[in-house]
Amino acid sequence: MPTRSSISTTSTAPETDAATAGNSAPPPPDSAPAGAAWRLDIAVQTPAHAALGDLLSYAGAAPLVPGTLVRVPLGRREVLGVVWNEPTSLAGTGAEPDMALKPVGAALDALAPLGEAWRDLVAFAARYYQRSIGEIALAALPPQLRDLTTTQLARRLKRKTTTGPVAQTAEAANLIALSPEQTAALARIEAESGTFLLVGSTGSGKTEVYLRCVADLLARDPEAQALVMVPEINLTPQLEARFKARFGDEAVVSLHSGMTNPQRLASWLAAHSGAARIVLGTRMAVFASIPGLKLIVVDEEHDPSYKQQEGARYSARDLAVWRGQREGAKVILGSATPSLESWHQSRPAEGGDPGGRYVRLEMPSRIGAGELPAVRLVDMNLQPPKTVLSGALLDAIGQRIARGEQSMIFLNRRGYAPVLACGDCGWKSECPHCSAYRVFHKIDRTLRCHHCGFTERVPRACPACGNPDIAPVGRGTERLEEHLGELFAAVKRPDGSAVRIARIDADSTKKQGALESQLAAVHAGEVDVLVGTQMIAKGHDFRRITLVAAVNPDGALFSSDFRAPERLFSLLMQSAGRAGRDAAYLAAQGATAEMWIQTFHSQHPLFMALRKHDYAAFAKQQLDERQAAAMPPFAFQALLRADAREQSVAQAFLNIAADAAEALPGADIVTRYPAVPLSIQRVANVERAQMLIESPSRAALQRLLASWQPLLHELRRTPEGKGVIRWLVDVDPHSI
DNA sequence: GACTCACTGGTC
DNA sequence: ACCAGTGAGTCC
Repeated sequence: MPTRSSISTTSTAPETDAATAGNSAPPPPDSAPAGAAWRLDIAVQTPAHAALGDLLSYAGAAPLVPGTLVRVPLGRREVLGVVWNEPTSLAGTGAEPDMALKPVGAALDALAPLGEAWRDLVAFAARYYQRSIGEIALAALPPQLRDLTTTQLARRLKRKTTTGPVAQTAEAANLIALSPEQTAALARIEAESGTFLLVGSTGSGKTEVYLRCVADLLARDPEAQALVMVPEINLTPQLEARFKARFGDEAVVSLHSGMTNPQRLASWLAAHSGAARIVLGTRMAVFASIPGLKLIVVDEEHDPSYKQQEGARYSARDLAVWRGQREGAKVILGSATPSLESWHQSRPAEGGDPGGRYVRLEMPSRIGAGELPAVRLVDMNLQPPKTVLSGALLDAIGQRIARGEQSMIFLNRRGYAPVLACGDCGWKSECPHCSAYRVFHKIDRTLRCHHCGFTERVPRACPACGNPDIAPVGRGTERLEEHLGELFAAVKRPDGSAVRIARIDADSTKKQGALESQLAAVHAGEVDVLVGTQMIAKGHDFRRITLVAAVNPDGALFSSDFRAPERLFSLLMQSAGRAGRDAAYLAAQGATAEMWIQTFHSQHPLFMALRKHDYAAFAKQQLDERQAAAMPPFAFQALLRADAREQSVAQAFLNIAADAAEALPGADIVTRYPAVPLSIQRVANVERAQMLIESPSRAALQRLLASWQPLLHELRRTPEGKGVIRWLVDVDPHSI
């Protein structure tokens, strides 16, 4: 079928429209026109799932350069694709009658082709995470590129082409002196190449080190660009403000999924053209086209958000390290509590061990901030049963209120109560579609499933037995907020007014800009006690908070997920870092910052290490355990997951797949565990099962996964694979 | 993965 | 008659 191939005046597709055909009939559908002398291998958005090749072949009249964006017909649609390989000439060979190639459509040749380094990154990510090149490549491009014509694109490109030296801002002209630790870290980053792990406690001035590195780089090399990543969209505005103040508005662009399509396109084009010297963003930014890339910063590198949890399950931090190596760019991984992988990778040489590949740089001191808060452990075994907030903690919060200071209480569970239950018949608020309870949200009187979204009004009486007396079990942030309101109802602030309690979690911040305004209220001192989920633990710099409390963190201590303690430790350290950020304020108040933890296991080594703010001790203990049990980073893992209507079908698929893998290369040093249900077995009426695959050799694991893929496609077509809705591979999974 | 198509069952 | 929803099949 002749397609709309003439949107570009520089189209490389031959004119096939009947209007131009004159006496010649249009060519038969789906065949290469006579003028097409080149075979082009093109990446389009097809998943590895589809039993299609990675790249699709098209016919072209001209040998398009690899990296060129083109429109191509795919079925009855026209889609965007990327020319991937050097074109193959069809002229003269006379061969290739086996397949009639469709002609390529218009090339977006107003745009510089995507570079080889970018294509290498995409190809590596596709291979490593077992996806198709096209899926990764197209997901990395701004969505709007798909539906812009060449002329529209040319117009966009004309708009902004200002490149050159970055403006000298007022801030850049008046820098304060660095601390000795910052100076030393900076000097080593300047002097050496490779990947650096910058370990600095909250308030140690890591961001200033990033800023100086970027400044030095941009001053030294007029073409150079830097990529700076943060884990969450929430953190990009303040980072952007900081970088723009230092380098001017023109030099900085952001890339994250919260932006509108036109904004994303503009940022992407600025990065691709080199006009933007600094690209800030979330994990997706690791795939941005940045031709002059010389420096990558991954802030809070331990944060789980760097791991994409759907589609292509890549780790932006790991890809950043790979990309840095490939492009000869320095990589700075920054954290107060590094991932155990990065910490291990930065171990110094010792005895026969040559040490890790990263350079470890430590900045233990806090600048302009008080001492790290004193950690107080409350043994809940000594409290009356069902105590929510211990008397000592309440007293401590009360004292802060009396002094006009702020407290922050932290509970990782939103809603009013995680379960609603009937005392008579034992009914519980199960979700009819998931193997989970629906959470009671008192504010709008709903039961909401946090997994599938299923929401209903709270029933007036027990749906099973009619008993009107159904009660919430356990507590979430809403209930804690309410409870605090009651406890402090009689307490007055220094000026005699009532205590102000606020809550920040995913529910309170759903509306656009709600988080910003709520944070602003805390900053302005309009809140005395702040309740929230881990959302409030990250990044935000509250100057007047002098007490942070974790009410119920024990769950993670004995979780079946071996990474749970690591996550808890970093979360608590990060939360502790929220307290006492302003030394001058503390001194003026005569106050000390405190971190309170209520626990039934006050002797647990995790808390012992936390009390001393001793990340190294915690990491050593965890790494010893991991080594003894042959777990990451001493082994490499992948998950094979299958979804089906029936749990047995999903498990059977995995187990048959495991048997089939027996004969594959590498199978002898790759352990395949039996298929098990996921911890939340059923979501939205889909049963989910997974199989852990583990090996001491990353290469062997990779080899096995790669050769497994075609078997899995085949298996799905057999009777055993019939009921499988989908299957997927997660390489280096975060939670198992 | 994104799409189309054929088919289903519910509704005005 | 007209849909939303769903499952199967296709894509060079």
